[in-house]
Amino acid sequence: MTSALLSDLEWRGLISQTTDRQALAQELDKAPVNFYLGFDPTAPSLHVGNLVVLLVMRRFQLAGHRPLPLVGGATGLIGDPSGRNEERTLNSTDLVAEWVARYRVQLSRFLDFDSTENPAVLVNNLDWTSPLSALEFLRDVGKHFSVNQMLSKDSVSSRLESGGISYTEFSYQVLQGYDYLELHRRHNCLLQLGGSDQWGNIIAGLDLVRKVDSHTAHALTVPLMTKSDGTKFGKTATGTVWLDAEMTSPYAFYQFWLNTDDRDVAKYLKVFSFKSHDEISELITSVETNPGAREAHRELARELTTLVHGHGECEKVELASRALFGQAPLGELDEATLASALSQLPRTELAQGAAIPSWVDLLVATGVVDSKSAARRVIKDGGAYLNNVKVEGEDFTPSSADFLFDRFIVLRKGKRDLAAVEKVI
RNA sequence: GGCGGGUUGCCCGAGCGGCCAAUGGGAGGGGACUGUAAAUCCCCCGGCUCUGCCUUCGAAGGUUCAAAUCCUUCACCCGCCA
Repeated sequence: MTSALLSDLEWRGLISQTTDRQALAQELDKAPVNFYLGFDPTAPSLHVGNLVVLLVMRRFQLAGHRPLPLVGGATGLIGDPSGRNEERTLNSTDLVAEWVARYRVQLSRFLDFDSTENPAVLVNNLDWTSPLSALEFLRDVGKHFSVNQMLSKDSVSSRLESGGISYTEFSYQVLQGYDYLELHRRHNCLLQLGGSDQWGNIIAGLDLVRKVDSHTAHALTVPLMTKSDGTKFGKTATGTVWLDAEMTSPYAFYQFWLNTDDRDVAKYLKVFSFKSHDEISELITSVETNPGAREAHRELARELTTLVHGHGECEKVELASRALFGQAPLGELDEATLASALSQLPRTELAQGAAIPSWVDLLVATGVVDSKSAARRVIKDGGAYLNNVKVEGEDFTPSSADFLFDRFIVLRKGKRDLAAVEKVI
């Protein structure tokens, strides 16, 4: 086996299972391979969890292979039972269509669609699924599936033991299998990537391609991302970390990576970074030798923020992070720097000349806390700061002298939850 | 279809007429330590016009001075029998 790509993925811990490794390596070495990876629209945006496998796709493209990113306009209407112990609620066709459109835009940021050699081609399984009649589907596709095998799939058998499964979701693997066949025929697709929970679905497709077209296709799955503390990757206290800047601000996105557990940072670098092995190894060493500097965390956050939100945005949030978490008192920053830093934070505006709300009300208004009770609690516990100075006293109300440059108040809850109040005309 | 058990705050799970905004654990929040990390320790954890008031214990009614706790109906879940 020679494929350098596979060795690299191996080094990064990105291979869970593959079909015949030898054969796959040969295929990849022989010529550019057309491969696909599907995303079912289950939310208005992709999230950092999707990034794992999406970046594997990118690695394949950088290695010269041709990506066929697929949005599941059809499968998203059905619902994948994999990894779920409960039936999904169906989303409306309009909603799914809207999400498909949004996924398209997001996916296009991570792959090269203009390459002359191996441009990515975006596909939607609704294109070949919707023209199909139920009868055709049952006769031409369904006939090749054995219910016995379908029942033995983890995704199905575990559901049979728990809450049961609808015929709709039971059919999911057939639909996904059919996708592989279609892509094989339309685009000579020879490889499907996916999360490790997709193995069963992918195999369904391989089998179909073999039975119907007598061709051998391949599969490669990526391990599920785990965290050292056992919680789910990609979530913060506030919820999912989305790629959409409206749903998760670039600042919050950067902070998400910056706050990575030391125990996970080496793994994340390997999985998400496009730096060379040497650079990554050096950063990993730096975590061991000088953990306080958090050089690896910073690099990780910078690279990912740049990738997802662009260089300009990344610069802004880095600057903001440095300014807001720096040693210098906030008043010593110049006005422009402070203004730019604060623009990255959740913000509340206050009309010039209007009465200044109480400290409690400001904490609520900026969304730093959920309720006035919570605000009072935080103040009582000594966790509320105005311009980086702890505020004691639940009935405090800031005065105009507290506004930096006569414009800003910086609120902080705890170590890193920041927000701003700005006077506007 | 018959009989029995269950449905409690973000999650798990006590409570079985007043002392219940409701034990305990987890998650979450704050503090100390440190590095915007982890571990550890301490504190908090429904809301509000906050020595009081309001809304919560599957849903709707009812009994009672008083209900998460009793009764009735409904919905869903789980056992045993057909």
